[in-house]
Amino acid sequence: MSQDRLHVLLIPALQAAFQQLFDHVATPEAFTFQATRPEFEGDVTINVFPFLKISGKGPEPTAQAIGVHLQANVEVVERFNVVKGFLNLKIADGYWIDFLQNTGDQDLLQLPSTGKEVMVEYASPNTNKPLHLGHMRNIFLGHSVSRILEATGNKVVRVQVINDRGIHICKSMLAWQKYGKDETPESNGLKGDKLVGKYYVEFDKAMKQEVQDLIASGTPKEEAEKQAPILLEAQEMLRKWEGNDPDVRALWERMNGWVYAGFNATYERMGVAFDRVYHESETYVLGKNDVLEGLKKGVFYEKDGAVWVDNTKEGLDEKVLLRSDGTSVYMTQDIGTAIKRFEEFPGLSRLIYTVGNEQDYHFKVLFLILKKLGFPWANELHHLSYGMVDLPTGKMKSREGTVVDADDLMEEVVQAARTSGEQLSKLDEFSEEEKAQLFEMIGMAAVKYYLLKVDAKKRMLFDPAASIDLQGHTGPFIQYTYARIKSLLRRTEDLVKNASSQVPSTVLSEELEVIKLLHHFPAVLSGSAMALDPSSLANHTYELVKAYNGFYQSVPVLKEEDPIKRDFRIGLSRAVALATKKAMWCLGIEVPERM
RNA sequence: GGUCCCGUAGCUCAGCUGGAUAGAGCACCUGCCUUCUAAGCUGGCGGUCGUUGGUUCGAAUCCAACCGGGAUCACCA
Repeated sequence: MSQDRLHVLLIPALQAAFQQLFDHVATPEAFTFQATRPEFEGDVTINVFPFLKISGKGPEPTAQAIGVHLQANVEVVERFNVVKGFLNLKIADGYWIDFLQNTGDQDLLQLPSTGKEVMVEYASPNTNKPLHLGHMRNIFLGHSVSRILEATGNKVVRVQVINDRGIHICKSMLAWQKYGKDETPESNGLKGDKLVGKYYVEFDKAMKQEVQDLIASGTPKEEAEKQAPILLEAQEMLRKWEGNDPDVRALWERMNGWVYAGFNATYERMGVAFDRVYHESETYVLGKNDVLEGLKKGVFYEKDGAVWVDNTKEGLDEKVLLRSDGTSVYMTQDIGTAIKRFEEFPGLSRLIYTVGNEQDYHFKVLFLILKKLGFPWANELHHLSYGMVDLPTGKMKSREGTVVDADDLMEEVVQAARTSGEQLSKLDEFSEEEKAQLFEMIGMAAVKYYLLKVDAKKRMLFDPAASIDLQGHTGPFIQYTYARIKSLLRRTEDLVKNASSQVPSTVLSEELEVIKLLHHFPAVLSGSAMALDPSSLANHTYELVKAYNGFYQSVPVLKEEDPIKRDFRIGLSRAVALATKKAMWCLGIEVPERM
């Protein structure tokens, strides 16, 4: 169902035209519309080339015939012209004026409820290292998609899975035991996740040293990498953890507690939250029974004591689901966790996993397995797959220390916003606290918008200089436009009371351009939701405020003497502010009242 | 090697359910603050849409091959 009200108006008329002119029954999908190119007169263009077989005429006569019919039968079609096979329709100014008038102060970007409940998983960090730039793309994406789904009428459950178990956390624990000297976040003021991450690095260093020593004493490299004493010790610790050793468990809880405190601080600054947090220490036991059940049903098979699934018919491979010793693999717990989620949330109709595209194959296999197990919801699973974030220096590699830390980056962008803001010296009446709030908003808008404006599916380059830019196609640019409108609206409070109930009879081209972008916004939002793609929404928001800036520059609002025109422009400005604020909300970005 | 993704202006990206002369931002050059916030607005420069074929009235968009880049294919997570 199209969200574009003009298309909704035109399609039945076109169907009637085809019936009458060509004796042909056309489906609504047969018609596509495009915006008329600026060099021709008109607002909407229909390309008639696809209809030549139906009409049995050449392009011009076909377009001409349809145009005549539409003009006669659709009130808002004022005029039309034909250029080659293109039928350009001029929509009456009254249509656009009515649209704006009727929209008034309602939320253009809140679509009717679907009655559906959707789960969105994002973030999903490991507890051995702090969040970095890659997580930021993941988190902002997942958060924005959640908001977009809410704006399109869904109930959303936000979840994350924290990978809190396994060899990686044992490495941090062991290194802390050995070298930590009881260092805690409280004792040294280091954020908990940073502290634990520090010992993960310590472990790595110690192990490298041991491996080198072993190689020096004649052990082959491969052997050395498996036999480093500290690694064996970490593996022993993992076994103790699995055996519920009280000391190991206590240390594990303590250190994970530090990490969670650290993560929560980071999430808070990011402005994101979760309704339900899963821990792998709980979910890693799931799935085993489901796999055995599938084995019984003949969906899976046994070979060499292990349980396998054969996906070769579907163009994929065979895959182990239970090892010959009966233990689980990663896939096993993902099967179990998905099942558990639909049990826990019986109203759930969709489940969206925000995970990097290096796991495309994993999710293909997972979804296929769940389909084979016969779960009715298996067709409503989506992998929201996103590309890696590269640095100008190349790929981010934790081993080479080229990872961009999330906390550091947020601090940098906020500082950059402060530097530029103070240079402009227009915030003199702001208190220190208000300034701090504003710079926080601007800095965060810069990074978030920078990461969200690019199509999530694609790998992207993170240019630190560009990410703190406040000009051009950026979040702060949009914020600035919003703040400027708000400033304008603040001066109209007394005017609003006795605002004219009359409307102008015509619109200026600058006004029209803005109105059309507003008009199209719900369709963009709905497309964004369908494709789980915030970038299209981000780009449209930019186009809207850019057009508004053009209008603002050349058309007086408060200085307009004709009260009818003035009030109309105030209404237009208010509508743009409203839509911008909501669109930015969908992106997880706040907008300031002044800046 | 099998499978999947990506190649558009100097740089970063839109456009991709086929449609008119391929668009933005940054950078560079240029003009606009006694008028509603110049974090803004004008104008200019800049393109064999990776290459070659094919389908079509029409291809950046669809198909194939090739070139270049990346990911993935463990009884790892």
